[in-house]
Amino acid sequence: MTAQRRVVAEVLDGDHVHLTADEVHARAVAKLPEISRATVYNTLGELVSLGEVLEVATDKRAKRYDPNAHRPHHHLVCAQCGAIKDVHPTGNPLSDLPTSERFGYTVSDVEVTYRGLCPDCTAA
Amino acid sequence: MTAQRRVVAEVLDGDHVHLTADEVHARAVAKLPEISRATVYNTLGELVSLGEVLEVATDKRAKRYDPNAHRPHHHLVCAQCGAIKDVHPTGNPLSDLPTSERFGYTVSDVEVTYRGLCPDCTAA
DNA sequence: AGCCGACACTGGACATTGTCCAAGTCGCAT
DNA sequence: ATGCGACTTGGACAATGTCCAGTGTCGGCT
Ligand SMILES: [Mn+2]
Ligand SMILES: [Mn+2]
Ligand SMILES: [Zn+2]
Ligand SMILES: [Zn+2]
Repeated sequence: MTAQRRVVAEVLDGDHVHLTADEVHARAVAKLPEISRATVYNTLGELVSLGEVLEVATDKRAKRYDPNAHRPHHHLVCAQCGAIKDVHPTGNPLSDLPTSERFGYTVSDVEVTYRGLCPDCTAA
Repeated sequence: MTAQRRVVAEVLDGDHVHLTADEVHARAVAKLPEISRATVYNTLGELVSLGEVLEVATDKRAKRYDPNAHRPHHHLVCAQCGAIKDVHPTGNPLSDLPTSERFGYTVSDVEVTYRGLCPDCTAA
């Protein structure tokens, strides 16, 4: 556990946290000015390999890093400002995919992304 | 309708087609050798604006372009080789998201991505 | 304490994907 | 044929991510 890794872990602490690598780097630099981009990428990659952090692709730009890896969940994304919330829908979408729609695949996982407008963007 | 746009439209014809912009460009060049990347991007952008083609983000690399824009559907992706199928699950995942899990958002859309192994990758 | 080796970190080069722009080209109406 | 406007082109640039060689750090050994 180096100072750099500790800072990355600190930046990723909290609920509904879904930062891009560059956002992690910017916040890490605020705490440890000379931390490099490469170290942030390396540390994020290690955390993902360890299963401590998830990569999520809620937008078509950068990957986002999600420290909420221990409880399965899905995402609710504001189409306007990008704000992301963790959500826990009821039911199991896997059971909604009939065998005839599986094309012989062995289906093991499902990601659900809800899109809409957050309260701020709805008001504006 | 120019020769360039016709070629892009031809490349995007078919079922279960989900090509990246570079793949579209490569196939377009095979039919019209001097078509430029910029024109492919421009044409794809116009088709998306017209609602004729969808952008899908099934992987965390490039956007993919999907000519199946007229019937709502979701995607089944092979985690190994990336093969993508269009699927039509039963039920409506929107109804699985209770008000208490909406954080005040106005939810209007949901994307579902199933992941697993295709028949070829299951065998291998 | 001083040395050594393993590992981590750094800065920068490079790759991929996508956007933007100035200039050239093309097709169509006149 | 001419002129105009739209389209296309090639390249510069931006954003994201990967890779590598060199440097730094730290614990363990003598
Ligand atoms: Mn999350
Ligand atoms: Mn599709
Ligand atoms: Zn918003
Ligand atoms: Zn496969």
